[in-house]
Amino acid sequence: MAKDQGLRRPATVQDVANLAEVSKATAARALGQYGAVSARVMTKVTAAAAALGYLPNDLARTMTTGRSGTIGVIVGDIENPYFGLAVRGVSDGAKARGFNVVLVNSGEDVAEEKAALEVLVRKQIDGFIIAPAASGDTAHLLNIATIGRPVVLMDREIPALGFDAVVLDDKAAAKRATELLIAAGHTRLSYITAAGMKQHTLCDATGIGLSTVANRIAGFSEALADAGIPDPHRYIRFGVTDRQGAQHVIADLLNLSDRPTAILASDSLIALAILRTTKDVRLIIPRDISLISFHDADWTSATTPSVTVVAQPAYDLGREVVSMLIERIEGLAEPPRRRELPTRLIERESVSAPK
Amino acid sequence: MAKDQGLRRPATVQDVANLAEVSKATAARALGQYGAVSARVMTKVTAAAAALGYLPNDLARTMTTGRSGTIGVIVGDIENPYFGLAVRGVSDGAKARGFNVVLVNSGEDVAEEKAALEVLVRKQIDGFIIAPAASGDTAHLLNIATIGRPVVLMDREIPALGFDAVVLDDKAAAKRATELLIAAGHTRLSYITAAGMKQHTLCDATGIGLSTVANRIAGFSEALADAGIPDPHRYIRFGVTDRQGAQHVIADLLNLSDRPTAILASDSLIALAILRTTKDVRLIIPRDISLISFHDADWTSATTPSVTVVAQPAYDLGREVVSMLIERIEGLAEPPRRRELPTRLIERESVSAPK
DNA sequence: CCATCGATTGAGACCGGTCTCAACATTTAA
DNA sequence: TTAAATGTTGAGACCGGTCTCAATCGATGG
Repeated sequence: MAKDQGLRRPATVQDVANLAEVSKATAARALGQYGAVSARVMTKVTAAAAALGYLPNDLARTMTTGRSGTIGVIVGDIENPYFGLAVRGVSDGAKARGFNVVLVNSGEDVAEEKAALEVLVRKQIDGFIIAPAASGDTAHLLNIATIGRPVVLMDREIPALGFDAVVLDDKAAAKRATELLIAAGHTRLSYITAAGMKQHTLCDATGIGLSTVANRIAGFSEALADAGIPDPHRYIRFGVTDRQGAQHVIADLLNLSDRPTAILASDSLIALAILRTTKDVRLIIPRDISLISFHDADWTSATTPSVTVVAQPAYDLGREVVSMLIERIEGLAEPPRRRELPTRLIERESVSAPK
Repeated sequence: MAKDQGLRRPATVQDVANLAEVSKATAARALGQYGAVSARVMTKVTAAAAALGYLPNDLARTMTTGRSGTIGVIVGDIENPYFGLAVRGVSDGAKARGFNVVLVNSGEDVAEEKAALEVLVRKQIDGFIIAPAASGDTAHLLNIATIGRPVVLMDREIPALGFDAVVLDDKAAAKRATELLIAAGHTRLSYITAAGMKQHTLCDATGIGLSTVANRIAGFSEALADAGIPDPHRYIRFGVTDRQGAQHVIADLLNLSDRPTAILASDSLIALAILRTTKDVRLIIPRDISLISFHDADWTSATTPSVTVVAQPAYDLGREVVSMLIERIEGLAEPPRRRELPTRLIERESVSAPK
């Protein structure tokens, strides 16, 4: 056998066919396990393929079959552990059913989301899983549907679009957490969220860009209203996205003369910023301020104090989403489905009565 | 205009050509910005493309050009914040140069790594960025090279393969950190790492699967040797991968009658497990035990005590790796290059003198 | 012994782009 | 005014698979 370790053109079906002394069509049938092939030919072709180190070209296959076996996932921020976990759920579920995953970060930006979507469409992706950056500007999402590729929304829903969606029980979760704080005796409660809005404070509740945020604020407000606490929106803060901004907004909040005595954080990144800032201004949790965070990030149980959290089944969310998407890809034609997953409040050490 | 919002076959170059009343070849030239096209035709074709909502089929393009504009990244665990950040560096760098990224998790398993590699090859990826799961079983990595697609190793190197690699100064980092602990007065020092080996303790230093681990242990041991501390391998622990195992190994270590008084953790996940376990067994950091962790994870500065860390330029690592890979993709033919990025010790509150 | 049927096989079109090459148009130079 | 050069365009092959369809093979049955 000649030494041919050098760079050689990858083997094609034709090469295998030649070596096995059959036609290209027959070799393709044997390699692609479709059509009928005699046992003798099968072994010959298999041997030839092995000898040449043949690997099929998935692009060529997709070209004719129209199916890429790949699903696209667009998330705002994979570094957010919540989405990180959800994405792993998606990956695992996809892998189990023979699909691959392409992941794109949108940076919570609609323009980038649109660009990402376009890239994926051009790559002939079979279907999409999207945690949309905003529920306002959605023309690009509708376009996808027109092309005939299924979309399932993850974590955030936009009912008007008529897509399948898997979400969490955000309103109930927020209400439950808020009630826990109220039960501890708090009356000055704050909710801090990363998600959109130009300004940081709430003027009117309309035009909230994300279903999750809207729902949580609804639950938060409802709990306050039930307890007869006035002006529920007073300590709500928006758009706390980057680390800089977070420190700022939180510091401002904590410097108020009648500062809140309890904070509900919309994700673990915000909770972290709160931890850092309270440390800076020498406030102690939970003595000076109580904290509950959305998402049971791994560090929340290891800190002192450990933090009380709304545990979200992020991994299951991912599994569920991908399984719904694959059903659609395989032809399911039902009206849009909506699934809501329950969260669970885990009480730890970061909540106590106000001073 | 007729209502045709329904599912319609996506427009092709041929469709655009028909509408613009030019040949397919001309339309393709206009759309793909290659060859020469008159201004008049250009506008006609552009208009037709817009009218039809034409989006090119990247697979077809790759089919003939042989370039997919996509690079594949294979990492052991994206949920490890260190790799998460590195991957973001890769993504950003790739996007800036017009490349897309496909990310695959290997779960630090060689078989999965091999499978992932195969999938990517079949998708005609232009090049690979790999943090190899082991430096022993590497036949599959060599195969890739034979196919003629460039590979750059990230974080972990395997010189024998002759690939480009970007790594950190692990040995120096470990030595520096260890010296800090020794300077504080510690003589019973432990190093705990997630990476491979069946057993948890070290018999002989040969056969350590990962360059990072080997280098760090070398630095760690050298510092101990320089200080005249005997039996440097005594408190070294391996294979602390899952959360369960971590708690176990660490608890065992802390229950030793002559337990170590200082621990160097190989990543932030391990540091977290240490935090959790010390909390469980009611040891206080740094009073009872000092801690230094590799990777400046975001939470390490927010905890009480904040933790002293070896800050790794993970994002820059990703940027550097992707830029080297793209150079190769674009034809650079030089002998394998190796780049080493410096780390930085950030002193915080988790180190003090032993009791 | 020949017709019939199902199982295999090969030839060639096709997917949607790119690219080569020849034909034609328009200038420019002589 | 004509030859040469440059600019544009169209026809058709090609990438590496899949798939349709007709041809061939062997076996079965009358």
